[in-house]
Amino acid sequence: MLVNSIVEQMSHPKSIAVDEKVVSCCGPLVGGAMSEVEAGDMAQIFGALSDPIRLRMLSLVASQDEVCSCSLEEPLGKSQPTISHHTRILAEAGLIVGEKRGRWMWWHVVPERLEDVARILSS
Amino acid sequence: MLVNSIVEQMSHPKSIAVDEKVVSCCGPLVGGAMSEVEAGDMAQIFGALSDPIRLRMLSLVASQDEVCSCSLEEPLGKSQPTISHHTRILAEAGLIVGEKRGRWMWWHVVPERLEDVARILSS
DNA sequence: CCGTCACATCGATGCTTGTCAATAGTATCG
DNA sequence: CGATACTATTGACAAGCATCGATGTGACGG
Repeated sequence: MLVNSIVEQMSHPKSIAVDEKVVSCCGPLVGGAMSEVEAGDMAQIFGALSDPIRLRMLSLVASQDEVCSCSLEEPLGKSQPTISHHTRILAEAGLIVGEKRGRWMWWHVVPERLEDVARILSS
Repeated sequence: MLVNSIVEQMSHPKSIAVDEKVVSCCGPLVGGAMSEVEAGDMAQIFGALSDPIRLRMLSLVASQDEVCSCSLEEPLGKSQPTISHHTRILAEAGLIVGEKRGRWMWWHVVPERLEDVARILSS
């Protein structure tokens, strides 16, 4: 390892062997270089998860399997437009889906979507 | 289901039974209401993953198990300060760690951290 | 048909963030 | 020691985002 360290200091590592692509088990993350469109799509999903309010919102919806928008304002302490804004972002990321029944909007999680994201991260 | 729908429209659902907490398998996400500090911590990690550049950066690092900072500028098409900025954010989220050897900074991923995040999402 | 209720949309505002040029810090080499 | 190379930090700027009041849009209910 000492020799290894010395060698690494000697040769300048500007290039990355992208085509090497070892037969690593799975997951687009470690499967070689990620395309820009893939990265953009994933970034949108992770962006939806990158807000504390939305995470608690998702947790609330997941804990009940169907939750009305009006039921979210009080526990999250946010105004109605803000709740609507966040549900929209989670829905656009495919993490929740909404169904309008009467005057109420009912939200429930999409477990398959969560599994997809989890599978991306687990190598 | 029709009756169910009607009933749901009759009773106004303002309150959520947070204490119900079914013995759902695992993961803080579905395990009842999430605390604000938990949500904040997770949001930081997901925030680190919410940028296309950082995702591709993480992919590059994961594909080699050790990558120099200087090797990231060219494939990502970003300036050196920007690369340094993004590596810092990934490192603060615990997703990568850096080791300085000589003049070069060597980064490698933290697989356990990725597994932790994956476990949060998989119910 | 009109008032009410739940939700969406719009506009404005303050804060965060991605980006890079310039600069500082530090290790290596001659 | 002086020059060079890699990285981190700072400062500045533009773009994006979270938030909420005000307003619009449907759906009930009397």
